Amino acid sequence: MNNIEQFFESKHIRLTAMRLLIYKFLAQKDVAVTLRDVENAFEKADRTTLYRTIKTFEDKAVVHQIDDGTGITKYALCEKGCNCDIETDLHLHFHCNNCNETICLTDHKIPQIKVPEGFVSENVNLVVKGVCDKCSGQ
Amino acid sequence: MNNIEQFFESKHIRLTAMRLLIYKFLAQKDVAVTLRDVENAFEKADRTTLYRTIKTFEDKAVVHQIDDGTGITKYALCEKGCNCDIETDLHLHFHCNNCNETICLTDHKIPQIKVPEGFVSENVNLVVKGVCDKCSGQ
DNA sequence: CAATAATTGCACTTCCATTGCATAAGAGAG
DNA sequence: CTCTCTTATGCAATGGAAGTGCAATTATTG
Repeated sequence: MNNIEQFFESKHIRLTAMRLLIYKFLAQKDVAVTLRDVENAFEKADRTTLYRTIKTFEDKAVVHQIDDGTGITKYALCEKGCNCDIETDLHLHFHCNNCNETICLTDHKIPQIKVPEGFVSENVNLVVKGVCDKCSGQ
Repeated sequence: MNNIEQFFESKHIRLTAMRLLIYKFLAQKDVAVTLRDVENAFEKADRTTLYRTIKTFEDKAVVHQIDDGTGITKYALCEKGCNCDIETDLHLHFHCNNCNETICLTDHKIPQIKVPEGFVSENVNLVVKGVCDKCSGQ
């Protein structure tokens, strides 16, 4: 577990018990989570602390924010294929209309989008909605 | 102006003074508007009325909702090139980080997105962020 | 250990979205 | 035309998420 310590250090984040717990919680989830999810997982902790911890992670490019159109912000750990700190990271997200979960399709990059003359594209948010593998068929 | 009456009838929406005003307001804007924008334009009317009018329009596929990532829902009239009632309408939206306005790029269709095995794609939401033509140097 | 800086918890506030209910307006039957 | 029934509108209030100020606690450094 020395790994995590080093990871935190490399990201310039001070290690606290809270942060470690939240990080592990995120690492164990394979879907994006809401602040509410984190709250439910750590009922003893205060909302604000969780909120600010996530914000810290976001600032330090440990998690990225996902806007899947539900109106509620979700978060997911940045993975090896994910370069959220670089603005050219453009993986897409899939939102399941059935189970309401959102996952990162890290290895599915967003194709180049053409914009009209005079427009400057800096970032792209792409969310595919439908039915996920767990909900479809099986 | 008989046109509008017929249009409303074809959409199965009863014509009221309020609805006509809001429709005209939307028609005259070339950017997506927030509920707040509509409120400011019609200070004499109640928020709820405006809200429900927009919702009615949405139900009847007169306007479509846009989630541009600002956290505030915006709305825009469905245009001739826009088939919001059909789930295959996939035009993209552009959000300007400078003036904070969002416009429909109706004639820019979203390319086909490949999703992994087992996933069923039903809809795609794509927002390009950057600087719009009015804000970029020109 | 003292002094400083960062983190956490509590209490609020703000803002948008949404609903319940009473009233007003409109459409249709007789 | 009037009564009835449906739909729209207005007012009040609620709920949920996001964010902030401040005090208290915990960690870090000298």
